[in-house]
Amino acid sequence: METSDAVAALAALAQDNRLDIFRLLVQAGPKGMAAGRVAEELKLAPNTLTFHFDRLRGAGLVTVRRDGRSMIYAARYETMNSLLAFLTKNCCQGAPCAPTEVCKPVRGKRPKVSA
Amino acid sequence: METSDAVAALAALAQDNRLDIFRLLVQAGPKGMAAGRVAEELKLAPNTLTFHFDRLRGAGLVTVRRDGRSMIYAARYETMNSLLAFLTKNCCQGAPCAPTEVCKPVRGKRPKVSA
DNA sequence: AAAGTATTTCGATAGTGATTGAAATAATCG
DNA sequence: CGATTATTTCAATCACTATCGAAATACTTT
Repeated sequence: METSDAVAALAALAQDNRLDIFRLLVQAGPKGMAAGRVAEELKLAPNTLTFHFDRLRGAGLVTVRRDGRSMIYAARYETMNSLLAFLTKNCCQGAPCAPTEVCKPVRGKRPKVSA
Repeated sequence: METSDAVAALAALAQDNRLDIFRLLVQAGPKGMAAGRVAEELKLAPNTLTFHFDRLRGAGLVTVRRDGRSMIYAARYETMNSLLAFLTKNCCQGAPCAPTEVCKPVRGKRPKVSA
């Protein structure tokens, strides 16, 4: 990941509503969520929501697909992980700095661990 | 970490110069770096740099201390790690999603592990 | 104390960003 | 097709952000 991509991703996440949206999608998992349901959940105007989805999508943080009349948005975990990796690159040159567990699959749930 | 803190941290990092500054400090380690040296390294006007340092400091991402005429800025790894943890909370409900190693101390360097 | 170095403060400006209301497009249903 | 539902597009507005130049503050050296 390049600096400009990282800035784009960070900027996309650096906004109350968008951070909420993204986290909602992250928790919704790969199946994603209809735009309307996100709007309902977060009480956002549909046009405002589109605006934010566009930004998230522009940063590569979400994907969309159409399902009937609904647009289904889903988080792109890959971009998320690239961002985290970028931020901590060359971190803490031997300094005391607690390691953190990132994006660890839920234990005991045994999902389809492809890839 | 709360949503508002996360947004603040993300916003602080969501800017080319600031991201560069922060990463420079992250790589500089706990000793930090004089403002002037950062300015030199990144070719930024001193007042512009102060503006960005203020934002990073406001988000809790850096600390300052004076040393003679110089101001020494240093990254706060703790905030960084809290942010990463926040972003990946409840991530990937059993979905395939690669775990990432974050902020891992350099192996074999055995630094002074004070506090 | 005066001169020099390091950084911050202040005021102005140009560019972005988020939100809103109204209208348009897309898909489904009767 | 006409009506309904789901979402997007467009235009306008207000707020905020980054950068710049000039001046101020803080500390050091002589």
